[in-house]
Amino acid sequence: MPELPEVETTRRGVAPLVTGHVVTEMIVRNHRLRIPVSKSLPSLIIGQRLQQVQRRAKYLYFCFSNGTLIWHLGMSGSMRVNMASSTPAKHDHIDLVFDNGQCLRYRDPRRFGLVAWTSSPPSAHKLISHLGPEPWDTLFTGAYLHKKARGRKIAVKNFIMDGKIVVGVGNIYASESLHMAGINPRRAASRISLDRYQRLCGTVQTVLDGAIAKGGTTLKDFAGTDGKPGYFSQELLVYGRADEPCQQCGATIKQLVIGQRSSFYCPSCQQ
DNA sequence: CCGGACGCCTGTCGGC
DNA sequence: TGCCGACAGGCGTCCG
Repeated sequence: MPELPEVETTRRGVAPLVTGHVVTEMIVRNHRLRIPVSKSLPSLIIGQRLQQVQRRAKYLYFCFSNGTLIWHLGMSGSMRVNMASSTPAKHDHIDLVFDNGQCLRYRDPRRFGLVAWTSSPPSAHKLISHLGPEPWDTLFTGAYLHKKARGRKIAVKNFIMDGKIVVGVGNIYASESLHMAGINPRRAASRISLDRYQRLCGTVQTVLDGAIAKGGTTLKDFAGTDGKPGYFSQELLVYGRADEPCQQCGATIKQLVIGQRSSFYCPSCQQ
């Protein structure tokens, strides 16, 4: 489910309901996520006051005075906040209950998500330390992309989905930002000019900003913490639109597989 | 170092 | 209707 805009939508939904409150209970119904949930996690967190909910890449940080809970939603994870009473559904693996009666509930059918604890700065954690800049970081420029792409034969779509290059660009928004920048997704990363990388930088930001403003993209079942879908789905220009006319030029949008992932582009305006 | 394939899981959808 | 393969928003690892 979640790329950066969906994770940010989740953060914005969760944060105001639980920030500043003390964890009174932590229930782990299924420990078997991508990384097994540590059995000692509840004892570290219960009694601690949640200071902030932050985001880095597609990770959420739940910041306590004694450490940070690093939480990734994987492919199918989502969070809802409700008053602690409703009976958990099938894939509701974790509850965090707070002293204001709110229950943060994590659902993840495919269990590609993970929860990890660190008492060091999270940026030093193994999951985080190798990650590239955020898309809005001043480091993330056309010149930066151009330099990183030197000598690389990888398709540009895979290149911008590589978290070591820039974080947060997943399969949907990679197709979208390349379309908006007029770049063919299969083009070798090293064969794209500085000019076009500058343009791509901007479209990555524009697409992600737009998606965050709409509460993310719902393809099948993503919902914000209020249960409402993300409305950016309606604004997708190429993703999921194979055989439809391109809204820019009228040519037929094509679907192909790049790096084992579905990709969508307009063969006429993306060269 | 690089690029590509694969695996982790479950659910859903389309074709036969 | 039922079965079976393909595919789905991520990402770490392994192999050539």
